[in-house]
Amino acid sequence: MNNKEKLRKAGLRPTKQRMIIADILLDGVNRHFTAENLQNEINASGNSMSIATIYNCLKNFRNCGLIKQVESSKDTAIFDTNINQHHHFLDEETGELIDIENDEVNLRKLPKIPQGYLNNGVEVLIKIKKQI
Amino acid sequence: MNNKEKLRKAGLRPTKQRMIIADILLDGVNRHFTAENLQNEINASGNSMSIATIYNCLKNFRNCGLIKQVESSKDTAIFDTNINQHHHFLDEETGELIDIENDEVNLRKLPKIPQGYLNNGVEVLIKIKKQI
DNA sequence: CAAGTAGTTTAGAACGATTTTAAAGTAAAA
DNA sequence: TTTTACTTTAAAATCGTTCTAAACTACTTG
Ligand SMILES: [Mn+2]
Ligand SMILES: [Mn+2]
Ligand SMILES: [Zn+2]
Ligand SMILES: [Zn+2]
Repeated sequence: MNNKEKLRKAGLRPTKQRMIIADILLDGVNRHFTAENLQNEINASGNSMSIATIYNCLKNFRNCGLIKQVESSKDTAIFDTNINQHHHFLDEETGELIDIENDEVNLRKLPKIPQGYLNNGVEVLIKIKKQI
Repeated sequence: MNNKEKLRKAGLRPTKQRMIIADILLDGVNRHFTAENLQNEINASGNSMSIATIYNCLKNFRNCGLIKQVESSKDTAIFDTNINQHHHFLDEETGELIDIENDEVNLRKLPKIPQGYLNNGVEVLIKIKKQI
């Protein structure tokens, strides 16, 4: 399926701007990035785009499930092109995230989900620190 | 150990402002809160404090290990008085966090820590959604 | 296709959380 | 007590993100 079809299937009009971003993000390579990172890639590709459009687009892509947003205590939002359920290593010093594929983690015991709620995904975060 | 001793042991001068905050946060009750939540509690206790001081203090407390900061994709920092290793349920709709004690989770299999790094803590996040 | 309309992009303003500034105040050391 | 280093503060600044409203574009309908 090409990017135009992916956007249509997600319910998004394939505008010029969304296609530029889809060409960068939906190439099958998993990456973690910020809005500013993406703007730099857009510029490097010979295009340019308003930062408002980039934020709009990231929010739309996220809401449609084309990308995910990572839980992070940094003050800049971090997005993830790996939309499969997976886990992360986090170097808290640098903020670097490394993917852990879902089958590399196995949970033996999980707590009971609170009354009235459904399990909507389990994420494991392994904080790591550079050896001295 | 009283709060003055806790601050001293953490390497922080027990100033009036730090004592007011310690009296609220270090009472043994586990809670998740923002800087604004804390300012409201300070006001409710009949005191008042500059928001800059509150942020300074939260950063100091966190750096000394008296409190923790939660990984969160919300745009407001969330702190946690539960400094034991533990896990969370997260209702993504409301942002509500619920503690999961460490012994309620058991990991059968963990990935190899990347070369040159040390494991610095494992956190499990269970996203939950209100049943319809 | 032509016209209509609903959705999108944009620059710039606005916003909200957090940090910085620099001056006044306080705790600990000498 | 005097000195020194650290802390608090109000206000300004910063920075990521969202809003505004006007121009633009994709899709629909005839
Ligand atoms: Mn955050
Ligand atoms: Mn922010
Ligand atoms: Zn990832
Ligand atoms: Zn907690």
